Amino acid sequence: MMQESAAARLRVMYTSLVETYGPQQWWPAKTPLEVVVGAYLTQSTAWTSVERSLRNLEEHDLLSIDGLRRVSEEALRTHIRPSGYMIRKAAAIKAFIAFLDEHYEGSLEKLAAEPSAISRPRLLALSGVGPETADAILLYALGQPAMVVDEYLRRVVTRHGLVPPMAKYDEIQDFAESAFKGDHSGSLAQHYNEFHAVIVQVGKRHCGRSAKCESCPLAFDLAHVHNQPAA
DNA sequence: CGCCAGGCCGTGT
DNA sequence: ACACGGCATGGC
Repeated sequence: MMQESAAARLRVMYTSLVETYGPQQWWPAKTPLEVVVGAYLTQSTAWTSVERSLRNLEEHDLLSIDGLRRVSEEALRTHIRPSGYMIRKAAAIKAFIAFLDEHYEGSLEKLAAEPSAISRPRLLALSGVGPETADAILLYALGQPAMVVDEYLRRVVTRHGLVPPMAKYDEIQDFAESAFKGDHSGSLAQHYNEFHAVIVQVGKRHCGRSAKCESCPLAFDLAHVHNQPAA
């Protein structure tokens, strides 16, 4: 009996999740800049808390490049307070605006025009930007095909035995991207966009620290794990 | 009340 | 190259 490849199984899970949850139209933001700010704020933080921070900035007309340029770092802290880590996050957001001003004339479009092979390392060099934040910005704010690997995706692919238990970010990213190789239906960025969106949806409901796999729409795939012959 | 959230960084091994 | 604790606040 030919074993279905791990990449093919992930592709089936993706199709199944899209049928379950439908098009998500991610990222939940009105503008690319709002995506960037949200990407910083949601680091290890519940999205409901991020929404309050974004609301605060919006109410003070600060949710724009010029708004963030003009606000003091101290004031920025108080506005993003609900999202936690306010000292670090305020400094990081300020650093991003300075980065944009220094290298891209304060324009996200100019940043987006640069190949991700150049922009990704530059983003990673910024304080407060790790691989997930960089890829979220690349994909959801700049429209580039970067697979976002969050904690939920890590749990899904390790618990289903698709990657080694201790797989690192780049390894999971390469694997997840491989599930879309040779796919000519729509753009890669669109698939990555929808993929991460449905992974977060299923993750929020079924992939806590302690797995709650009952009623998870991906439970069908666990048979692959349980049916493995004893080593 | 205790656990946890759509990570990242500095430090010690 | 890793593992580990700290970072801050609010939801459930």
